[in-house]
Amino acid sequence: MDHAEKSKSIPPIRSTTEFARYVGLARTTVSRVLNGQPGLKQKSIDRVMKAMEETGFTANPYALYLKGKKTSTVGFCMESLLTPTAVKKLALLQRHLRDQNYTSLIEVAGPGKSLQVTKHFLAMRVEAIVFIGHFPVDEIEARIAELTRYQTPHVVIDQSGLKGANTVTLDRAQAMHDVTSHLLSLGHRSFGLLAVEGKLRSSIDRMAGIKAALQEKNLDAATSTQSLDHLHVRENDFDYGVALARSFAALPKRPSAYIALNDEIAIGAIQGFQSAGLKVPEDVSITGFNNLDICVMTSPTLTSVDQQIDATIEAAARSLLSQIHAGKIAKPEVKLIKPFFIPRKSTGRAPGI
Amino acid sequence: MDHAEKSKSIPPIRSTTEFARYVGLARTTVSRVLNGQPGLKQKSIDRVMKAMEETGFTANPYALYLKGKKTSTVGFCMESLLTPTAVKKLALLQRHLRDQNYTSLIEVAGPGKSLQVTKHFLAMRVEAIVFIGHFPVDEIEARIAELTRYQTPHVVIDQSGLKGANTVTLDRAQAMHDVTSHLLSLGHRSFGLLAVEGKLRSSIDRMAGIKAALQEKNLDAATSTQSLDHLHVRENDFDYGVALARSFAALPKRPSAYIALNDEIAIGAIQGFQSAGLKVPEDVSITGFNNLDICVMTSPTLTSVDQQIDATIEAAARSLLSQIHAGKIAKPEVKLIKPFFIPRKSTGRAPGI
DNA sequence: CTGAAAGCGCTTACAG
DNA sequence: CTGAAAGCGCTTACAG
Repeated sequence: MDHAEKSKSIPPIRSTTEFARYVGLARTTVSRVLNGQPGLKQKSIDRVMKAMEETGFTANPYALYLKGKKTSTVGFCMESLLTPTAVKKLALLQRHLRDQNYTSLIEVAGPGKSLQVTKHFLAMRVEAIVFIGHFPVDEIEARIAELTRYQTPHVVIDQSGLKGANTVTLDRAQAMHDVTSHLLSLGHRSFGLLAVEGKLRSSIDRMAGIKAALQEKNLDAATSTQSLDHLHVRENDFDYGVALARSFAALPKRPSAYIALNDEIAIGAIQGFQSAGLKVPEDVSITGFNNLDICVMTSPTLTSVDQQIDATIEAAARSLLSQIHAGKIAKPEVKLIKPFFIPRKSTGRAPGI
Repeated sequence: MDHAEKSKSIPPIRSTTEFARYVGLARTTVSRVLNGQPGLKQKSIDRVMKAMEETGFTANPYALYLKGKKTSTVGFCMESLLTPTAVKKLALLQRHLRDQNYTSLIEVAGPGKSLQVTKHFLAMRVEAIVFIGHFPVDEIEARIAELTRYQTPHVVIDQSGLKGANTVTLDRAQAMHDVTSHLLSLGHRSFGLLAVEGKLRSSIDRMAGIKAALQEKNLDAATSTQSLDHLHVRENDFDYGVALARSFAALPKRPSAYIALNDEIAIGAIQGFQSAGLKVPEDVSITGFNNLDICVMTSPTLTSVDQQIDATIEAAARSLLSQIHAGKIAKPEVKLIKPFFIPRKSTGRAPGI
């Protein structure tokens, strides 16, 4: 191969047969070089390497998938790519798996679409499926049942309490316990709940944590907490937070501390209270959830809870790889991740203390 | 198949041969049903459909990739998954392609890693590669050259001015022209630039837009703009914005309007100025860039520029699909997207006007 | 509608 | 190190 030839257009090489002819070695020999097998002359290896550089040839991996080789592919079924924390989990787990030579297929499944997505993944012979986000319980439990039936490993990140599922979830009860204890230690005894209540498992877990912390101070949730969620429609979180705060501000007797479902609602609440003439944290304390970047961009900065995404992904990756290597579906495993509470300037001593 | 059998474990069916035996029809017939070919008895179709439901069997797509069938796979090479706008582009384009039955491979390539990623994609026989984000120019131009050599379609989103590349980019010059004209119309004649200047193509495009707008009012950029970027190290955008604003606030004679590279820096600047005792927009006006959700969460709300991501992705998808269908690499195409300027409360009349 | 056959690209024994 | 062969799962002519 002289230089003139190299710089010209590339011979379209589509198979090891053609490639072996180009290299001038037997197909078998070339295949062995490609797979790094021992007992080959250095000269042959060099010739193959040089030819690969010249032509860009790589063996077609799909041929091996017919012979039972694993696809080394993992499917990510995302509820949404618009949630920053979910995307961060995706990014970290994808990198983890890439380091282990897995290829990632990624798809977003809105409500009712998870069947289509998992079917596609199974058709692509993925070795495992990861779910990130919050899916309708019936729907995801049906997916889990199918995967278990087909002996396909899986892990669900974020959503707990699913029948038969391997899950990795933040310990939301612990998180809310930390938040509530912090507010209690600042002297607060009445609490406004901003979008915290609900029928979903995650809401129930959260309330359990709040109640447990209250109980330690002999407080009763029914009398010491209050929610005005029913007064407004939740269209986007920030505006919902603003609206809830204004409604609380208008009450003759209002709680001194507010626990929000997430940072966006909390930031909305800060603005809602401020626009009603109240000072944060002098008049009201507010807590967020997720420890987004924006927590330090508000004034005051926002007290929040970090999800410990690294630990979550670590656990998910470990679960996934061990399931894949086991080659057999084991008893479902539920892993809880400890949250990390971060006090900032949006929480302070209760007024009059 | 009676009910008792259905609820038991599934016969592990791995091929059309086994599946045809299970169905009780010829392999050829089953294959024709699977591919929706005409001239089949409804009864055969029903039997195959029923068996698919029972067993979950789908034909192994990889067998066809050997026979020259297109893989219908597209690779996404992401600079980062931590940039919200980049992720939104990914999400939208992935959905577009999914609707056309393409499978998406997604990988993040930090600096120096793009070769590894594209090699993997090419080994997986992708039909096209999408780049989203800002890569080192030399590096991405080398990737584009390789892809052109191998006749693999591509599109680069966000990064313009690349040799031989198909690109879809926001018209940053137009965007900055809009921003600057807005500020000029409010009476501002001196401008602070927050991280806008730089050697990258995108910075040069931005500056061109600012200069053009100034020229229309017979203003000279050298005398009417000022940058203090050199005084601080940019570690994270928000803190950088805070620091820059404080430095400007300390000047004896400071510009009345500030143009920030992005929303995070602008929000930092708002806080920096406010903490220095200045009012926004009464004392200083500030503009952001990207129109992130947080623009409406600040007080005052932030004047910004929307990237028109939908239009961008529309154009990228069209380019990609037309390249794939053409089956031949054509002359590189450069597409500019018109921005959408959104005035909010962070900009107001120049002081003393 | 059935059945037998070809062939995609690959690796791996097997025999030189 | 070479060469011929087998076989993975699939679809598509081809002949009934």
